[in-house]
Amino acid sequence: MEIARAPQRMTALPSWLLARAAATSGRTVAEALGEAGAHRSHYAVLAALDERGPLSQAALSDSIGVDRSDMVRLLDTLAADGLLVREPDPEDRRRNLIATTPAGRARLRALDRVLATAQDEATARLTGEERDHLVSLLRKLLGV
Amino acid sequence: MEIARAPQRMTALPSWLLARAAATSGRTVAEALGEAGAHRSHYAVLAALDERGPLSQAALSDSIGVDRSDMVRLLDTLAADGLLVREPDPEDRRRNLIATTPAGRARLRALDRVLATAQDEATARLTGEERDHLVSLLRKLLGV
DNA sequence: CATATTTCAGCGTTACTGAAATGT
DNA sequence: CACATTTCAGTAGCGCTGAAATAT
Repeated sequence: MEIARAPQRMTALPSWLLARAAATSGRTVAEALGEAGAHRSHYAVLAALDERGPLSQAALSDSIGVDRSDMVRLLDTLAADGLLVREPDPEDRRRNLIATTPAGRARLRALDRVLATAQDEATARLTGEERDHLVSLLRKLLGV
Repeated sequence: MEIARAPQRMTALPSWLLARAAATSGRTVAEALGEAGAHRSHYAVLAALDERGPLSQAALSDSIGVDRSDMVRLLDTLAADGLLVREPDPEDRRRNLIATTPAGRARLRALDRVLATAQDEATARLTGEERDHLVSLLRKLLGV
């Protein structure tokens, strides 16, 4: 994945630069989370539940961009670790309501710190101002 | 892959924004190239050979970030389409020297146009200035 | 009946690992 | 002999499809 002397045509393409930047920063993040025994999707689930309260699996999927069919096993492992609970929704018994546990919220705070460090590492070549500018440009690009 | 109401924590993470921006712009590019019967790695190979002249497979791999073991099949398909030729290097018979054909160079120019349009589409939410700024920030982030 | 949700089984692609065969 | 290059076989992870089971 190390690239030496990439073609100039490609280093001018936003899509190419985005792909490479995503790959390297993603690696940094995945490694940091891996050392903490976690995974990006774990963090996403815990963050969504913390910010929005209990959600159905479908709402969770839409919120963090994990396919509904993959959400099943993801929640299995988080529930097995005691980080969340899965209960039938009394208002609509097709649904499960997913809610974090105290352990899940503590885990989220710990992963917040892991991620903050990883972001610093991933953007080490930029100044703070540049990083902020990059973030705002990306948010505009994505419409979020 | 459509994301509704992503957690605020995540929309502030450079790594998350980069991953999503890379995914969506990558989709746009892959679709445009697909309609032209091509693939990102095809373009990368043709561009590297055009800019640097004939290269060994190992040098090509290092240049564009495609694994050496995957380069074999990639070059097979491009050679089958007559876009490049693979010849033993007389100076080191372990190596193949890969060189573009006239058809390969014509193909590259056509794909240049396809990609230019796709980049415009992928960055449609940004002004020209913003796009240039994004590119320069990403180049600095990557050190390219 | 049509629709929504959860779940499962499986696919296609990408990036990678490991090792064999050939040559320096 | 140690090393480099090409090639092949196989793996892991991700995002996705399609369909079954259950409930509205």
